[in-house]
Amino acid sequence: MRLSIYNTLKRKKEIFEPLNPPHVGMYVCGPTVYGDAHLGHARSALTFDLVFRYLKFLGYKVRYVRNITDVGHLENDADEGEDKIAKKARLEQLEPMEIVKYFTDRYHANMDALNIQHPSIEPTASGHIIEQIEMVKTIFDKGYAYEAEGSVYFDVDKYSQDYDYGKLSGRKVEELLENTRELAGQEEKKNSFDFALWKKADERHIMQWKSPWSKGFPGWHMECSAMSKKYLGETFDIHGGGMDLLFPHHESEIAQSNAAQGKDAVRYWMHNNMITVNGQKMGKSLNNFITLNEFFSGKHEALQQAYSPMTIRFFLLQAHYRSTLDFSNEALQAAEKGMNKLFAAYDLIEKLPDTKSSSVDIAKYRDLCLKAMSDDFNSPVLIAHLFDLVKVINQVNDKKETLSKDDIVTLKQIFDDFLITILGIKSEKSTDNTQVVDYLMQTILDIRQNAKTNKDWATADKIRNDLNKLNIQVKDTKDGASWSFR
RNA sequence: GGUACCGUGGCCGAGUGGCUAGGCGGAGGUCUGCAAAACCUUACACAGCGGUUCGAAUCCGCUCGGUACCUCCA
Repeated sequence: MRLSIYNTLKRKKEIFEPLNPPHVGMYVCGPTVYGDAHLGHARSALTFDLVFRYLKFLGYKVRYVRNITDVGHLENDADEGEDKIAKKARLEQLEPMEIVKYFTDRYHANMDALNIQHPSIEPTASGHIIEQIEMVKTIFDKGYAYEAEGSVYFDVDKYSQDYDYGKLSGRKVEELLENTRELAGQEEKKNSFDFALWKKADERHIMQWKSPWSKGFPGWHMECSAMSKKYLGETFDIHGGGMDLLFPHHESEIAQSNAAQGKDAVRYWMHNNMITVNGQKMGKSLNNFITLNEFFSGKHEALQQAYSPMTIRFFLLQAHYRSTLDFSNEALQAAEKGMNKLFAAYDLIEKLPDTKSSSVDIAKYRDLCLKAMSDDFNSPVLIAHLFDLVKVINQVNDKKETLSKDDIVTLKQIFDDFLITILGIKSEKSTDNTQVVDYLMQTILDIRQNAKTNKDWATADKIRNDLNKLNIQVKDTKDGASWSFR
């Protein structure tokens, strides 16, 4: 089965064919570390975690690069702008690198909680100033940039005579000229849509480096171009990021690469859609975002309860990465319940009774799951197939359907591959002291059974209710009681 | 204003020409001391109006409504 990927550049799905199989190079725009990660950051990281996991599952050797932006971009494009990290550092009276370290650590902790695998390389912008300066020089030497007052700007007008500026976002240079708003401090630029490759810093700007043009800092599109080239080469397979980065960030990256090397760097552009709150984008500028730590603790006025990392992960995976996803407590609670149901069935697989023959075609589900994932990483359809299997598992358990020993093994393998390995959903139950807990529970349930035999309902119900408070669910069946963590 | 996109049942959310998506919630039933879980049955849908077609949620046009990007933002 061939993998197809929606390529933003072509606005359609394309069969994925890596440049140098079995190797795949993937670059994803990571966070600017000046605040806690919110649900939107999780979606981006998770989208490409899914891509990373599935490509590896298909046998590719993936080099996944996700950057940490620690230089800070200007709050606006005007000369007097201050970068966000520097501003935070000033307000907190800390070194910029203390801010960077603090939020990088917190970002990593959040991503680990969400069971997001680490990228192969996680380069920082501040660690690649030399590479960025080199690339600016190259662009300058090729005539696609100009210097003004110590800053270097990309000459979009010149570039668009030789290349197609706007091919990713569908914009046209003439229209940009008419529509771009006038901002203060842009007198240095030839045109309002030109963007900075290097920016001269004033004295109070804390983060600055020497360059041929001035003491300053790189423009905000440079790091991705320079670092992807360093680690993935001039041309690589996949570049990902949030849809809000499409323009101008990714459009400018394309321009920089073409200007520097005369050819495109990226073969497949992938963009995840936004999380919305009441239909509106969740974002820093709108100040309507909920951080991941707030979700995990439930401490936010918009949250009715705490939501575990796996609930968040499952919730996000229930929507396709290219659709907007609306946040609500109701939707999150539905996801939580659905996931628990999925896990209850998963735990049941190994206890299923086997028979000589099967009444259900299990093998076809494996193909259906592969088909879903190979169709532009369609995790919601994959999850729907897994829920169909949940029904099968429960029916076999109720002896309404039958499965052979081999098919039970296949079934287990499907869940291990697709739920655990590819979707990356893992059980959040504590697995400590399992044997002891099993023994204790058996004892307690025996006592309860005695009470039930004696029609001592008060004791039987007290045991059940008290266990409920510990999130232990008691299930009475014909063959006696069983239990599970909720 | 320009560019891109979206409008699916109570909620979330798949589906790009014909076959039940799925989850949560609702209703009825089986099981049960009761409950839960599970199982069975079931109701509720494709923004509106035209067009193409044997056939459209799916293609085309118009209308209405919404979102994102165009200043940093996943």
